Amino acid sequence: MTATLRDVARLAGVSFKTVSNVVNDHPYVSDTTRAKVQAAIDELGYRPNRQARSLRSGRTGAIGLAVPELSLAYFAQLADEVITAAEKRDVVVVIEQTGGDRRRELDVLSGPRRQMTDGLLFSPLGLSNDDGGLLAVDFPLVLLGERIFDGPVDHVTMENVDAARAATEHLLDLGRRRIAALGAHEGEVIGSAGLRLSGYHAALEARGIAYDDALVVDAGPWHRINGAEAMRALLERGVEFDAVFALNDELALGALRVMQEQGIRVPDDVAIIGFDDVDEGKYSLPSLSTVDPGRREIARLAVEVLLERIESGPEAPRRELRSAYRIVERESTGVLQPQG
Amino acid sequence: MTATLRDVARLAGVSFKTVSNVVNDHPYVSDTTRAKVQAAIDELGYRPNRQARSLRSGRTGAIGLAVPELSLAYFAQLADEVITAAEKRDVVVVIEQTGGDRRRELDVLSGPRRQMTDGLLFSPLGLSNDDGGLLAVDFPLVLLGERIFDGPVDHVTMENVDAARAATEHLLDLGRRRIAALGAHEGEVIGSAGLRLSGYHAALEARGIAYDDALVVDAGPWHRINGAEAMRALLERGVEFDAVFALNDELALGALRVMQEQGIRVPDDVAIIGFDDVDEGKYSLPSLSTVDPGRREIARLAVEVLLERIESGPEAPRRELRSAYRIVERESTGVLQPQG
DNA sequence: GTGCGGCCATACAACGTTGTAACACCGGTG
DNA sequence: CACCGGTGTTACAACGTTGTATGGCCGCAC
Repeated sequence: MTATLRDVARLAGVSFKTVSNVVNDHPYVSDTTRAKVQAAIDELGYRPNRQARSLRSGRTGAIGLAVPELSLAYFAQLADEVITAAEKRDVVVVIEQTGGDRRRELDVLSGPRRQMTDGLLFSPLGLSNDDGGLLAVDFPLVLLGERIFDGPVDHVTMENVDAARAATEHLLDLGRRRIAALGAHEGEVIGSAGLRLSGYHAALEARGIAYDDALVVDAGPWHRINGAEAMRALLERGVEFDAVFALNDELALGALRVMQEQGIRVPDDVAIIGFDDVDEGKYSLPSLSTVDPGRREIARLAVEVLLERIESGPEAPRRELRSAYRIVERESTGVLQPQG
Repeated sequence: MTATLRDVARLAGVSFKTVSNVVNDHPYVSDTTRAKVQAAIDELGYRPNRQARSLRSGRTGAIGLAVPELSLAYFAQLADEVITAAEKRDVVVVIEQTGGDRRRELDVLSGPRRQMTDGLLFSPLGLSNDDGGLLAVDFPLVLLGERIFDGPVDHVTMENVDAARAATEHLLDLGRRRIAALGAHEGEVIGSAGLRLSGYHAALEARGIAYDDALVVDAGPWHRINGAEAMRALLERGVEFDAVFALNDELALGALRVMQEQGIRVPDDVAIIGFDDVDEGKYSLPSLSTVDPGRREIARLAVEVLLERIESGPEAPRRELRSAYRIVERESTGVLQPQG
């Protein structure tokens, strides 16, 4: 069907290895043979067979990306940017979804799919700090978005604590004092929820504001619907609050919706800020203030670090990179004004 | 490093081909040898090497999915469901983004990446009807979402025309008569825009309502921002309208936002319906009525059809499948009421 | 006792590629 | 003129797997 080295060789009247040498730009091929072979290649439309190359080289030219689910806007946009960054490096991306489930996340680490890729970008959600040891795998692995202390692997992560602190301070700067936090995960310390909450605590503490347990609301997965439910729960408790820090934008948008149903004016009665800077936040009414965690930079760095790890092997020193964050002020914590 | 057939064979004291026979459940292997070999496999943790298998079999165990971009919620959710469906069939998905650009869409069809996959699910946006011939490729290809007449390939598509007609009729049933259409693509006939617009026309015609060119607004890519711009353009024209059919949900959400900025009450002054049933529509205020085009079914069918095509070769008859659609009534065309 | 057919196991080749070693050829040097 | 080093090309093996052909062994029938 498709042409092979041998076919080209036959047509050019040389050995098939010479064709291979031409294709791989080996030295010591005379200009005349090179031209002859090139002509044959063009005539037959020869393209090297990837599986054969893989078998020989042990490289697949693919990397894996394991995320909770693409339906979450943050991960869809992350995947978008990872794919774009990988394409520039001539690498394809195989996406796996874990649903944020610990078991499925562990499966991803040992599953048969690892053979299809040269390495994995992994954004875990269900793993706890105790699982750190399980990350000592024998293939190139870069962790995204989570920070598991002293883990044995490369990390590219956002400044969860500092950024959350800045978000909370932004609300404090507006004069708000009763700031609810939406989306806690009971008992979690080192996941995104735990880290962002600790930034929230730090901000309150620094300003000498008492921490009120009643203002912190647990939520399951960070979907919009859970943001809505968390807000309903908060309202039912009857606690006073004048601001909301939602641990991500989806939660914020769900909460926003419920507040509006209840006639709460945003930002007049309650200001709200999210986290992630997903596109929807620009278009909600009011538009949503948020933290831009540097998603594009994360994607770019992650691909970079993974490819370097693949290149350099397990002995190279472990790397931990953080992207720069930025508070994005929009209407939900500011003045209502027309926006794109 | 990792064990091969030969390693297992050495340990079990048989030829490596016998190990292969055990792994592949070949007949004519005695129970005793089978047990012996199995023990060796377990001891060494042997896993067949995928690239070697691919080289031998010509199959990669991967399929491609080419979409405009994952940042568009519809495609993210489609990708989610394609990956899930593929996983059940033990196939991985390699995602490529075309940006909806004709050139890049053509590249996808001939690019080197085709070698990495056994077939392609392709959701084109920039191709025109004239490009139909270019779809006569020599690898398994299933088209998604678009309908190119008499194309040479399998299709899994939604009922664009009928569903758009039903959406328009839904607005007509509410007594609306001046229905704007947002998101047209000038001159397009067979793309989603063209098809949905023709459903819009059909509905008007059936009810004997005059078609007014001023009510149809062009837009570029179906992003929220373009929906916002289209609505602004419509308002600037100063034409009267009491309803909006946005050709997809993102456009609708962008338009909704602008209407609210302008103090237009939805649905009281203007009712609006979108298309695609993306998650955000459930949580906007008001929540967005839309058409559920049967995305999950499309994903499932598409994977099914593609795998069958891969299995049965190019001679098998061409298939064209349509998913069932459903009008989803929410607040933007109905009564305001609390929703999840 | 020879021949035959069913069962089991093995040897060999092939998939298409690349690394290594070997082999010709050439001009220049001793 | 034999030798040598550099250049260009080739042969061979290997990556790990599976299909095909082959070859033993056994028991049964003639």
